[in-house]
Amino acid sequence: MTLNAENHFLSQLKALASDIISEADLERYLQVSQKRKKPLRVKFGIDPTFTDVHVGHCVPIRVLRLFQEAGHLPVLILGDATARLGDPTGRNDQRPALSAEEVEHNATSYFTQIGKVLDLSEGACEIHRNSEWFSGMDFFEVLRLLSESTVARLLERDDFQKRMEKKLPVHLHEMAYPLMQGWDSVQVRADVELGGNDQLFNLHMGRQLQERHGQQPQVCLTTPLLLGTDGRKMSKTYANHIPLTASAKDVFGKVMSLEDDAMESWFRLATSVSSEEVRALLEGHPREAKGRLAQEVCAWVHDEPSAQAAADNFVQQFREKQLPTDIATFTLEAKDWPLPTLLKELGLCASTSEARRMIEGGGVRVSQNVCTDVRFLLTLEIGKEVVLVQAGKRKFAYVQGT
RNA sequence: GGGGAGAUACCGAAGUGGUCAAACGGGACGGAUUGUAAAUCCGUUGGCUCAGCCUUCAGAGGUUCAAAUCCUCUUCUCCCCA
Repeated sequence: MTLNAENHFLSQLKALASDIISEADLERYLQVSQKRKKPLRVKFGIDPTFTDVHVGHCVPIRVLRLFQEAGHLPVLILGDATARLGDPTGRNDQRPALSAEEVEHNATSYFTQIGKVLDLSEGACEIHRNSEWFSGMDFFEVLRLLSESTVARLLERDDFQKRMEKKLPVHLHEMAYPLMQGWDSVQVRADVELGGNDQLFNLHMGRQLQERHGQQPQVCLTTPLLLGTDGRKMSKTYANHIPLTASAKDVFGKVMSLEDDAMESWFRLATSVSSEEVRALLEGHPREAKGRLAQEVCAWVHDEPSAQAAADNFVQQFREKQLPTDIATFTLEAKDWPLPTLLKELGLCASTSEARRMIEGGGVRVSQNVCTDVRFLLTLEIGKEVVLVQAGKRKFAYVQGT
């Protein structure tokens, strides 16, 4: 890498980072790596506790890709050992411990999703499960690991402190969590570890453990958390996340529902649009700016053509109030259907009660006409034309009798 | 081991015998409006064969005409003392 390219790489990293511990180390490691023609080992860990990887997780993954493109080696840690403990992070409900099968299932789904953003092929990256080293540990080895830190040190963790203040439970095994994560770093001899900025404490632990075990301490690089559709941090528990599995249309729509104020950080963290261009966009019409943002994110999660299609579709459906082009057709028994039952049957509403409320609120249309009669009967006959049923602005279905 | 406090709907949080399917806030959904599934305003927010009925306030019993509310036991959490 030339000096210029290296500077460019560094500034790209810095643009995405919220903390780099420490920049000096990072620069030094990069130089050494180049001199010895030895790629840096860049660690990123995820626990397969649920199936959806969302756009928020992807900020560190984007950084990881930057490293990969610069010739370094991503080292992915799948926290299958940690996941099976059932870590009740930050909440007082006990997440049920996952079975080996569930972990396996989630892991597969994770890699398919991450594969969209990162090159996971042989040689391009390294993948480990932390059960590789944790499942063989006996109790005394566990104790030895626990002895590597102190209660006071662990209690410094922001998340623990907040929960203590709020008088929420902090379980003992959670205290072991940072140590386990740190131990991963020792095992894979990480040069750099990435994570969201809520991970800083855990990343520090890796540094500490590595030094205690005679390794050079990893650089900790954290990224800001992407905000969800409601302005809080993106998290599945807030249901404000954009899953990577969401359809192009959905990704587009969800980005469009971000608050205007969130656009700047989204552009920076989730797209590669240059800062000059972002500035220009933000000075222009917010709708256009957000449309561009949505298209960028969409193209990144899916691809260019589907992003374009989603954009066109959005304009047609919401600005020009046209019908979407991909309305599914359902075939139901030919008879008189009470409207609420029909809406539930078509999956447009979760329950007949919800359907009733929506009907009363004027959110339901049959053949383009608003229907506020809860007792409306829709007659389906064999061979008759399909009927368009709409619930809210986003849910449509065609029905016909059989 | 001793003492005290607590567990409420998606989340947070009121409610301490009937007027409670349960205030309020957030989220979500719907409507109006628009610049977009932004913002703002209004409405809805357990289920059903829906003017009625059924199941909910950690779990199991009990008292009562009537319990989220009172009693007993169980489970879990927090705080103080040891």
